[in-house]
Amino acid sequence: MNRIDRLFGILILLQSKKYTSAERIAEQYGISIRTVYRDIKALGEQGIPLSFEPSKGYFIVQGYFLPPVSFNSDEANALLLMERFLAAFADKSILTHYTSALNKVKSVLKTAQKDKLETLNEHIKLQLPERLKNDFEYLSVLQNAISAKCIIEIDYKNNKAEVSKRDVEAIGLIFYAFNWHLIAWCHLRKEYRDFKLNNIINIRCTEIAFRKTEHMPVSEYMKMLPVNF
Amino acid sequence: MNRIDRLFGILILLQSKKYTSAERIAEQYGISIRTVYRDIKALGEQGIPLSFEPSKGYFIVQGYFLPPVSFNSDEANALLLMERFLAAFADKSILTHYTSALNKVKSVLKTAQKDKLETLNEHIKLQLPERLKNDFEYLSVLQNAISAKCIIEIDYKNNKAEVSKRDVEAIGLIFYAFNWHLIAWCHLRKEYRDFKLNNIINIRCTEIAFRKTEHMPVSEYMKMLPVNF
DNA sequence: TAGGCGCTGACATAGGGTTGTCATTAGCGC
DNA sequence: GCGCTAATGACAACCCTATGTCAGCGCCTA
Repeated sequence: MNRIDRLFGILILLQSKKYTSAERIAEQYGISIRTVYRDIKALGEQGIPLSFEPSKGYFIVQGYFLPPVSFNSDEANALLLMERFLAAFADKSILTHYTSALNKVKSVLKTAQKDKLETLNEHIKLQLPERLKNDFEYLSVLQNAISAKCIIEIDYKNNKAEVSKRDVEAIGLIFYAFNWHLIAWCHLRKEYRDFKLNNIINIRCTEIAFRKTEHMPVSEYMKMLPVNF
Repeated sequence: MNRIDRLFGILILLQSKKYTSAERIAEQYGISIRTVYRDIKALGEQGIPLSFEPSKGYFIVQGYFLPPVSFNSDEANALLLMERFLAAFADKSILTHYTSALNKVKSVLKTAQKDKLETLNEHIKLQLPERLKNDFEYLSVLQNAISAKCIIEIDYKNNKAEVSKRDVEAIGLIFYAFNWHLIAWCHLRKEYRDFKLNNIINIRCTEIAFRKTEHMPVSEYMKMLPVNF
């Protein structure tokens, strides 16, 4: 990769997160730490107000340096490609939002790029197993509930097709065994439960905050799953 | 003077004035007009929204991705979610470009949104079969070759691990049986062939246009595939 | 139809830019 | 002092990039 591409990339990376560690940059661009230092220095010399916080990383001190930037063809291509997998691995709600984002992207591309994009689209095909179709549409709501830490009420159908109502505190979403699962603290059972999204019949998202103050990280729960799915 | 210094310099110049003519830039940095054009192009390729007004000069187009027009949380969430599937269903090249696109999106989000996004990221996990790891990195190149209709040379390894060189005209990419396949007209065999991307050892992309004028659409080829993969 | 303008393509060549490695320093907490 | 992390110096090798020149193209206007 070009040095210039990298410098602009790092600049955007710095703007996109609060802190960015030198190692992260090195990994992302496949370069040595030494080169990261050089790049950081170069950016500093261009007048970009960079600073460093021990054990956190680099950050941009104030204001935007770069104007909001548009996407290049490669990036647009990548976004387009992944839209194809959406139907299989996400749900309608995500599809809606993804498509709307992608439309914004397309709308700012030049005509020539748009044409390329459409051609490309016709030349890429997918054939995915039928069983992967997810026709629920809760992913988006759940994403919001998780980041807002709000209690949600769900109607859940168990193996025996019995439906029960639960108030739960969502701590994460895990995709395993080719299905989405909601991991949440169940008020009824007073323990963490694993709800398969396919079996959720309905969701209501309250505005009420979590009652339980401390929750384990989802990564902990992950460890309890059987491996090799 | 360094090219990097100059590019950032031009960027600041453009940000500081309404219009800047190519000649002014050429004079200021003591370079030829030709080089100015190249620099302008380079900035454009970084996604900086440049435009030109006859008899006035270049300027930065405001408002493309300014926050009001920008992405909302739901859209950002959706983009984030799909990044997770990349490693499994695309390859390194696509991952790179997707990540860089996502960074651009993140960089225009407000701090509060950025925080939410990072929290969310920690609460979503994936467990996918090992066999889905794609460690080739040709998808991007192939996308470009397909839309540019350029002949490519590939080193391909067949079932018996014999390596052969082929000149091919790529007509499409198909993902089936959980693998990427390049569909291309093979100059050697004079017919359409199906190259599994995992078995491609190397790719060189020439600048030479297709020799065969008419190609069948990929969708035709699709029909010949066994169903229900 | 000619001419000007903005821009792109092609090319060759010099010249320096870029990068990793290894060693070293500075600062900090214990 | 010691270990740790962040950062800087020195260096060599190598690649390849940056650049000017010249020709050509599309577009507009007169």
